[in-house]
Amino acid sequence: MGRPSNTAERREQIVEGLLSAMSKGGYAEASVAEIAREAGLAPGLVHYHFANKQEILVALIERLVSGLDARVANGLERLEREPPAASARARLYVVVDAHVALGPESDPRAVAAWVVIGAEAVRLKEVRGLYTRAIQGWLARLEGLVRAALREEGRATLHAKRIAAGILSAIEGAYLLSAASPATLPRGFASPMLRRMTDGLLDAEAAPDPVRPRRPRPRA
Amino acid sequence: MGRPSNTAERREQIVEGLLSAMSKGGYAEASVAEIAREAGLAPGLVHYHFANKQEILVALIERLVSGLDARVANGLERLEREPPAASARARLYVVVDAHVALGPESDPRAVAAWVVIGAEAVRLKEVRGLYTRAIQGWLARLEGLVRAALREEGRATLHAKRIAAGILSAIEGAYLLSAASPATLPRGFASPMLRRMTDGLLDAEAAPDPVRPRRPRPRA
Amino acid sequence: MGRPSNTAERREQIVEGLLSAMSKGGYAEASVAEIAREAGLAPGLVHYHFANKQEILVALIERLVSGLDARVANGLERLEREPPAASARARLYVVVDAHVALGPESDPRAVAAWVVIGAEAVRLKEVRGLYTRAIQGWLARLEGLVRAALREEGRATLHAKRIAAGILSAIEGAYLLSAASPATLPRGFASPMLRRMTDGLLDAEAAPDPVRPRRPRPRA
Amino acid sequence: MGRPSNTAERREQIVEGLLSAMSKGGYAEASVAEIAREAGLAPGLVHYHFANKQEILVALIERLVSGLDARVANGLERLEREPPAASARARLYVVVDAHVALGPESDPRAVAAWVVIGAEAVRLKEVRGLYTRAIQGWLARLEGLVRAALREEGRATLHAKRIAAGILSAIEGAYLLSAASPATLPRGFASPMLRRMTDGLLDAEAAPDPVRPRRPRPRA
DNA sequence: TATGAATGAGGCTTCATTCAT
DNA sequence: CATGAATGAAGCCTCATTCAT
Repeated sequence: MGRPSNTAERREQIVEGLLSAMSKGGYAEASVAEIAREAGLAPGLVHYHFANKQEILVALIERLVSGLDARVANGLERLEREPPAASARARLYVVVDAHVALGPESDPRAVAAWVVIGAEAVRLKEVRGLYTRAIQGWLARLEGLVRAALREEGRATLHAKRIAAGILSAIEGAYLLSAASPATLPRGFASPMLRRMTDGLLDAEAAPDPVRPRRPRPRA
Repeated sequence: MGRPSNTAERREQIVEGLLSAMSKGGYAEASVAEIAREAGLAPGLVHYHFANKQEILVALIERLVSGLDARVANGLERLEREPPAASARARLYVVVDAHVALGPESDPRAVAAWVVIGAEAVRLKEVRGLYTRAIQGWLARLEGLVRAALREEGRATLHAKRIAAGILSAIEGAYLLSAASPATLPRGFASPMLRRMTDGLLDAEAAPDPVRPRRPRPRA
Repeated sequence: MGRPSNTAERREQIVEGLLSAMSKGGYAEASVAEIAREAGLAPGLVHYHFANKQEILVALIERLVSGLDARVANGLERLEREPPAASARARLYVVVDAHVALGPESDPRAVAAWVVIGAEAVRLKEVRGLYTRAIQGWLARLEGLVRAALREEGRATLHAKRIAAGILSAIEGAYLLSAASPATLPRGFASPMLRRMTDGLLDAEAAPDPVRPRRPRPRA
Repeated sequence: MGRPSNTAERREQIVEGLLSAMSKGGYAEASVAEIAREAGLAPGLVHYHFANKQEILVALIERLVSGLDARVANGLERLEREPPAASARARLYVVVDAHVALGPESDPRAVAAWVVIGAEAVRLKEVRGLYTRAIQGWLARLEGLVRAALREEGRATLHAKRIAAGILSAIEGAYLLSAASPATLPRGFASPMLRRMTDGLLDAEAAPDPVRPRRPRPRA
């Protein structure tokens, strides 16, 4: 008896409210009252569903990260469904594009929020932990794919970690610039730029056989 | 007669105080009292030398930007002093290294502060203006060098702007990751990674003559 | 469900708190903390019900003005209820007395506050606007009655506006003196003095027929 | 030895600075720094010549009062110099006009300042004392002239005090309205209005001989 | 669960006053 | 006398959090 709990829904609303508020005014500026207003709820309700403001931020980070991870998984799955087995490089492209799709190419609120979260990671231990875990997860996945691609193409894998770090830096940097300095970078520049950059980093690794012309790149 | 002004000195102290405070706790957390404490001054004095807190931030941004610009000019000058005329690509390396030297490779306070400033640019109009101006200036300089390098090497210059944007994204992204997720990226990874990335982006442009082997890269 | 609003009540309390505080120490001296103390509320609550201190002042002005207007309306109504139709001069007496009743003859807090408000009108645009509107309203009403009285008595109405301005000046001046220099003027002097003054100003206008003795003044 | 003191001059400058500042923003708003700026002096100098801010206000009040008194003395003196001995009523006119000349008809800064001083008298004991002394002095002088006029004209002097209070109220009220609600009263209305009012109040007193026509009023 | 008032700490800013030069 | 920096108290306002209804 009693009415069915709607906590999950309310939490979702509140997290969404923080996303909106934060993308406009940063975390400190996003007062609980403002979050409630964006969420269309009464102020007092926020602390019924969250113990404190930071918990909402944590939930938002988790939502953004898992949203991205889902998008990546989705992309990879779709790739695998099509007959010719995809090369590692192709899988890498897909992952990078999934990152960018969360980013400059899509929801500006999420991008701005993610940048603000990066700044909050500088000061809040818990946020830094979550942020680092996300970054490290992405880095590991990228590194795995880079390593696989290099191996597939018969190249040295010595710099796989650095290459992955470079790619992730460029992705995060593109977020930052598009949020903090909008209209400065050409719209839609990120995806082709990142592919070019990925190719450059991979192709710079010691090729398998210097005599024969470079092996053609696999389909994207 | 009268008392000699020491405003310049005091302002410098206060800006330094903000830098310290902000690199620890972000801008909102850096209270005026905290800034004064870091600067070793009485709280009231801060507002004698600055009209408000935002003005201190503005002064800090200007200091960081002009510090970097000076470093870049310095590096280029040193390069020009040595006999063999430097190639554009070599000049590009120098500029990128100068950016990184402000960054992950050096003063962590400044890096953290710059990341926080990026987040503040999301919400403060004046900060956004300064941030954008800095980014656009750096972008233009990078683009000029990229274009020069491509031209020198007989390549197409069509993508010069995108290449510059890619390099700058990677630089800013490296700042962000090193500040928000310290110890995640290998120390000292940024400089070689960026060089590799730069080379990859440049070399991917249509080469002058596909028959002959690629022209050797100029000295770094 | 939920909590019933008590804003109206609280606002009233706070306005009352400002009235008390201001009548003692002026507007600048009436700190928000002091207002809250006078109202018996927590300091933070003041800004829950009013956006800022000036808004409380605005509310107080509105209350004083509408209180006076109600008193005037009341007095006129009572006059009209009695059988013999009242002369315009009698109505004028009633209005002037209603002004004085808010003033020197009654609540000293309100008088002091009104004087302080006059001084604040010198510097605060919004206050000046409200003050001016009140003054102009009263002036218009007085002028209308003066004109009616003159016409009823067959006199020239040329100076109606000036006469009204004179009466209002004397009223406001009586407030000022009784608040700023208490115990200097004889208690209760204002009402008879103003009636005498009103009569003097009206009777000085060109009489209908210089031959016959002055027409007797209508009942008060 | 030593340079000649210029204290008097500096004090005058500072008082003038307060007059300017106060007529714009009231007493609380007139910061010492602002006063110094208006006076063209260094902030620190203010407290060399005045122990504290209130002392400047006191000096300003004294200056305004003695300025008015001088103007009154001047007017009376000029009146006495002309052959036909002036009537008391004529002297009364002169005094009232001298008041108004400080007021609405002349320097608006002084009028605004005087109104603000009236409000400060509500809260500052010393100011209230000075204000009251000035008011009482003026009241006494007016009462004396009113009494003389009534006696000269053979009327009852019973209400002399009230009449004087009425006249002074109207004068101060005209100041108040012209400062707090500028452009509401017709420019230059005060002087004729006050004369009319004075006449009305005097003429209303029991005339010497109801049979004979009213004795003509003496020259203005 | 929901509402909206209540609390009190803390932040930015102003400013009278003091003081070194 | 003059200058302008220095000090510290207070004021207004914001806000996370709590709580009565």
